[in-house]
Amino acid sequence: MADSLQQENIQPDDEEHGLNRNRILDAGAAYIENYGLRQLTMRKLGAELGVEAMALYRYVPSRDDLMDGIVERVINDLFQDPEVPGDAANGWQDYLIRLAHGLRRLALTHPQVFPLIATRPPEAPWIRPPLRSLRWTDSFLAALTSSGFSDKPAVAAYRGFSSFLLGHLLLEVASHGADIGPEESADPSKPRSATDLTAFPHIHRMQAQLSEDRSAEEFEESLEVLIERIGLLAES
Amino acid sequence: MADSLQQENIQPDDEEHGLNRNRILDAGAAYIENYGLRQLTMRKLGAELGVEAMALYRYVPSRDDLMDGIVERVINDLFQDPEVPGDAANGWQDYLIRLAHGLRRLALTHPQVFPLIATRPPEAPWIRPPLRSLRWTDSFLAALTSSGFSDKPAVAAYRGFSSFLLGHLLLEVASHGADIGPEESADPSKPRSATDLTAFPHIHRMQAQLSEDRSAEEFEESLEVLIERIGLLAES
DNA sequence: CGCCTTTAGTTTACAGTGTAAACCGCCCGG
DNA sequence: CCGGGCGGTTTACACTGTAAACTAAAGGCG
Repeated sequence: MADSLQQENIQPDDEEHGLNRNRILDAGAAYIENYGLRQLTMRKLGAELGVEAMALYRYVPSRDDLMDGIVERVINDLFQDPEVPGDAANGWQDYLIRLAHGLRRLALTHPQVFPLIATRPPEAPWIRPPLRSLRWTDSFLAALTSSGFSDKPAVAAYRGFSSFLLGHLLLEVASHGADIGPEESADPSKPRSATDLTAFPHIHRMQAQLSEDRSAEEFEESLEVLIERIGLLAES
Repeated sequence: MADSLQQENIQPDDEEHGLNRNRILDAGAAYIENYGLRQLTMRKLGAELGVEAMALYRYVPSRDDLMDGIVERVINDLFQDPEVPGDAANGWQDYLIRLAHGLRRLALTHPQVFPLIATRPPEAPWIRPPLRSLRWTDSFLAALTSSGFSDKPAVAAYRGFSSFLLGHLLLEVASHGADIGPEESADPSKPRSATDLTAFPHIHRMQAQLSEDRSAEEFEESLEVLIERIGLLAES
């Protein structure tokens, strides 16, 4: 019974009110972002879409595939990002920088989904999170080789690049209050208990610096260093 | 006689046939390593220990705490590692190198547990996986400052170090067949389906290089570069 | 010794999970 | 008109985490 009062849809992606794989995937991503990964349940997601849990199974073979679909879909958003070029027309440095920033943007937009991107088992051993799709991997390698890299250094660059991104972004996202954990977001009953740091004098002393968020600058600097290092790889 | 002797053992670590928090934690880590994270269930773990599921709750408040306990316990194995020094007596470079190798050893010994180490929500925002304990963080900062680093560069080094380790080790462990996924380990019914790579010519061409496992060398090289970079940070 | 409290583990119970299988109403092409 | 399939629901089941009640053995202490 569809009463005229429609609950506000967070992401009116596709127009039809019927179900649809992409609608499910998007709703799943949104749900994770709002309530955390642990809360994502077939029944709850169904309810979110105004449908019974089993209805989802017509479009998604299992919960695990649902999650894989979600990460795939989120990753493919990168192709929509106008700041991320499809090839290295402006040089490989430009390509890498823009790709890295695109991924960082993506991670910060989906802080709860990102750990999923990072740790879901890859379908092939050579696609490395967070790049995570044959399409992107190929695009990356194409960009480098088209810029004069030969195969071996291109692969080396691919490895260094993904490793750097994974480490940095996972940590940035985790520090940004991305409780992978279960529940509470707005429960002020936990005053964080201010753990007793007397046993850890260095942490205690540097607490200010440790709490400071320098992720953005660190990202830029490390990325710069990485690119420089990749540049050295070019001739070999 | 045997019953009259009292076990005033200060360290009742294990050995007794009775239950015990550390026994549970170790069994949990072993179980994850053997059957995968998804299979770790209170009942199954109980069965493994010859006990009913609910018995575990006397030593562990919940499944989530069980997992936190497991990662904590695994991480603390590092303190037992004779190759990893407790301080920077032989210089901070030596300390960092040995610590990094210790962590890599740990990751490779517990490939299934490591993703857990990497992604469990940290108890404080400044402890960064995979170092992951106040004790280790403080030890790290102590080592650096005792070697003449002042606070800011020490923290910067801490960040770069953890970020590098997390990225590299997570990827190395993932590529090493660490299916975070659910089930099968010895099911040969999946012939890997040899995905059609004609649409991805670069991947297809570089497949050999991509499949090559150069983790160890990359680890050494990147670590070296990182340390060099940290050295530059020292004066500031 | 008898009794009582504590400890260590079990039993029972329940709400919630993923998903297989059967079911049902509706639209549509013949 | 009719039958078939498409899209969704109902029912069912094995399994999960965990609260609560229970039981049996082990000290402690008069």
